[in-house]
Amino acid sequence: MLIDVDFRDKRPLYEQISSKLAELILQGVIIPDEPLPSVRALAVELSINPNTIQKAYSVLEQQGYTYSVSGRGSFAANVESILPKKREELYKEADLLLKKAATLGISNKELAEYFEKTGKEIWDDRNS
Amino acid sequence: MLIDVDFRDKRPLYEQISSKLAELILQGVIIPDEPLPSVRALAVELSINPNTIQKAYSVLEQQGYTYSVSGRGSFAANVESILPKKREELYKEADLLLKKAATLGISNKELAEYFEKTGKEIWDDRNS
Amino acid sequence: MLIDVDFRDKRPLYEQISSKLAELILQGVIIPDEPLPSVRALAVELSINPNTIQKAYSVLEQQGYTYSVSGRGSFAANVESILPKKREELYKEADLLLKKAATLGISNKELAEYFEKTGKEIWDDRNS
Amino acid sequence: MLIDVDFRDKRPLYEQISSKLAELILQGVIIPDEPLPSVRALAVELSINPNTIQKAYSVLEQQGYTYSVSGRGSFAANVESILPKKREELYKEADLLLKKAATLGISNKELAEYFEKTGKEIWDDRNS
DNA sequence: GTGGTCTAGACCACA
DNA sequence: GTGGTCTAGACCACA
Repeated sequence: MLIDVDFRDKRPLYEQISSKLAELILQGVIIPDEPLPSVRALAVELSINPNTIQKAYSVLEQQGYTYSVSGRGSFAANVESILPKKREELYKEADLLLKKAATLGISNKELAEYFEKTGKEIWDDRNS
Repeated sequence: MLIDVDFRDKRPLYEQISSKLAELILQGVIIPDEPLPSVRALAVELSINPNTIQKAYSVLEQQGYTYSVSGRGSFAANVESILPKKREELYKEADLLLKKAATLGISNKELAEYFEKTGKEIWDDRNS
Repeated sequence: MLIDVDFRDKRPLYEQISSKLAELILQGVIIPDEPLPSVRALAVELSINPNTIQKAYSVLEQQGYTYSVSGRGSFAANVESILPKKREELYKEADLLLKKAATLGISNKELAEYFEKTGKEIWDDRNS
Repeated sequence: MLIDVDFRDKRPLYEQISSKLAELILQGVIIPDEPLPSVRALAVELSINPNTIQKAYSVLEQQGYTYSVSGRGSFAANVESILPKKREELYKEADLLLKKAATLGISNKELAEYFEKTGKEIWDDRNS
């Protein structure tokens, strides 16, 4: 499957799972209204307790990535509605990074140049 | 003093304190070999358990921001020695940000432009 | 038909169906002694498990909105007989709303004014 | 204490608890920055599993009624920030009530009058 | 002591 | 079968 967890990762298991699924939904790997694996199925596959999967799923739903239908399962939501918010959050992260860079004596221009250069392969890779 | 903690902040108190002090040392507000406030003094000032301050200080020392002299307290280290490592870490963070941006459909170019524009004030502000 | 279900709705499907049908009967869209669609027909139309429709119908009957003739199906009941009870229930709901409003610092007078104003269009709309 | 649960209530235990605490915070019975009982303490008091209390508390935090400090406990938030949202929600409920009333042949005017009359005692009682 | 995470296992309503 | 709720019990970081 498309998900795996890393027990050495300091992030809690449920967050590893929810953020990975969120990414798959954003990328369109899981399309709107497509069902996610059932709580039990994913629990078996990852050898993780169903309660932990349940928590991951409830986080996803609360963040707008999915909607759940009791007795039927969880489904990917239309991400269009949450994209603006997520982008806003990203720019806030970018602001923090800039501040941190300034503290280390790295100017915004240096960072911008780094982004144009290094970032290119990442973007090309993902959007090819 | 120049430090304050936010109980609503999700980061643990010791980390809020250590990162704030690290910043002050990087900025030169606390200069090399300048003594940091004693554990007890800072504990009283912030109304925080001394153990928490102690932990913040040991993190700082372990990261190379300070050195301690037994019986005399903690002192700011010469940051020149750790700057390269910190800068490297920052660029790794930048890489992660780029990947995340790509997922949201934001190209490296857009981000670079944002950095040139918005970042300017932050840099000017901090280095004026 | 006049019924549709929303899988994103947190209410169970059977309840969405029964409450919608109850509304149609109250409004007189479905008149007394008029047959409701057969369980099977509605199940096919809505692409829903017949058991779910069955449950919705049994709820309706139990609440007095319909009566069933074995082998012939369900029929709309005369709503006159249940109107007083339903009205009573509504006023109880209104009491709860008032209490909740008070907690939020909204006085009964404010709410009454809101009802006179905003409620007008809804009423006119429905009873024109 | 100020909280109790009803096992015959169809609402889940965690919701009974969270909504009751939310009400106490809105009413100012629990003032901003006042600590809520610890998860364990409330669990013992209500003879309910700590996990269930934990869930109630996390719901409260997610809705903005409280903030939690790991290792210290949960505290009432300043409700000013959520009041507008809650009021908005109440007016939406009022709209639904109006629609339902219209279906039952009760006009907005009747409801408004009922509110002015019956609501008076409730309001006076709560705000005296 | 306090919240947060996780496992194991059970029961329920809904479909 | 599927999600949702709840109990019991354990371990961890933080304060």
